[in-house]
Amino acid sequence: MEEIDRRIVTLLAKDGRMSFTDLARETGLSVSAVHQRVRRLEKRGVVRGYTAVIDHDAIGLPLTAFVSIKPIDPAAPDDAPDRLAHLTAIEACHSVAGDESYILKVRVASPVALEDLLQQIRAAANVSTRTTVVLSTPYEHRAPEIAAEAVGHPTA
Amino acid sequence: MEEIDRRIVTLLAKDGRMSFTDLARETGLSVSAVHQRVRRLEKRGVVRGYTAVIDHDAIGLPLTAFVSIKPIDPAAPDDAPDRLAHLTAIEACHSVAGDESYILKVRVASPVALEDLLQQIRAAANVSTRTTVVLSTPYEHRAPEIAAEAVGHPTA
DNA sequence: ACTGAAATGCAGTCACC
DNA sequence: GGTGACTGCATTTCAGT
Repeated sequence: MEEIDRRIVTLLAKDGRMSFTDLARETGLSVSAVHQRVRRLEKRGVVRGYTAVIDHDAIGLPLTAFVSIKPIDPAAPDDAPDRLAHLTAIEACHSVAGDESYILKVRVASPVALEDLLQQIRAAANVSTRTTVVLSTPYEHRAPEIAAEAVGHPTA
Repeated sequence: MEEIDRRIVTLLAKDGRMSFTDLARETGLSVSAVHQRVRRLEKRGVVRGYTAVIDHDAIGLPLTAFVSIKPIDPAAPDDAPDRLAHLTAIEACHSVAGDESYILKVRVASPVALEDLLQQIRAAANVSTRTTVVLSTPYEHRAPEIAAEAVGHPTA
């Protein structure tokens, strides 16, 4: 029965604006049943929201980079994510295992803007940085393949 | 005037299912004017699509990692993205500057699944891998701050 | 949990400015 | 590019099963 939730999530991952009518046709359920299920998936946090996929070239942020950071003072409390949250060029922040403590994904307008951003990151979080510039992106934001029996087990 | 397109893109990045009626109220335009602009942004490729943001814990893919790959034979033609595209655990593939050639973002169910995936990656693309496991994600998918005068200059 | 129907609101198109 | 009106379809709710 949770097979249907999987289908719904997969379909919404591919097209976040798909109508309930279309979801109903694809799943073989009535419109109101699909409606109910989508709302439940949203409430459970399985579907966390909806977003437009933006072309960063077109909005003036053609340069993507991964910035790995490491604290200058390893004894200091680690609140780097909070200290960096105000920098809107940072799209994502992942705490990672390994030599460095976080990997940031950043989007900027130009090499100079990247230089400036790196200075702000170092100053705001008291970290050293190691930057890997993205040259091109063959693919991104691909929809996940959802395992059977995976949906509907709340993790929160 | 392109200020309005910026607002529309920003609003849709935050809520990809926002109705044209709400977009019209937020921008001060009529519904049909907003409708026209959104369709134009989609056609220009500024808005590339819409997607649901999924909680990977809830769908049974709680383990995220970054996998950097390097060709075993640097002289061979580099078609790694094509050779890896069938692996649905790979969410993104970025060509990068630096010691390695690509950074992959992957989502799997467990450490064992990661081990298996790494073998598949090495076999499919004839590469060595270096893996950085994500421990937690303070934030991700943050909406970009769109620069003035950035929207409406087609890049294609 | 799903269905079907009823009411409200939205999407999409049009003629016009 | 913009508006306002119109049509049809989608969303949302609810009583019933």
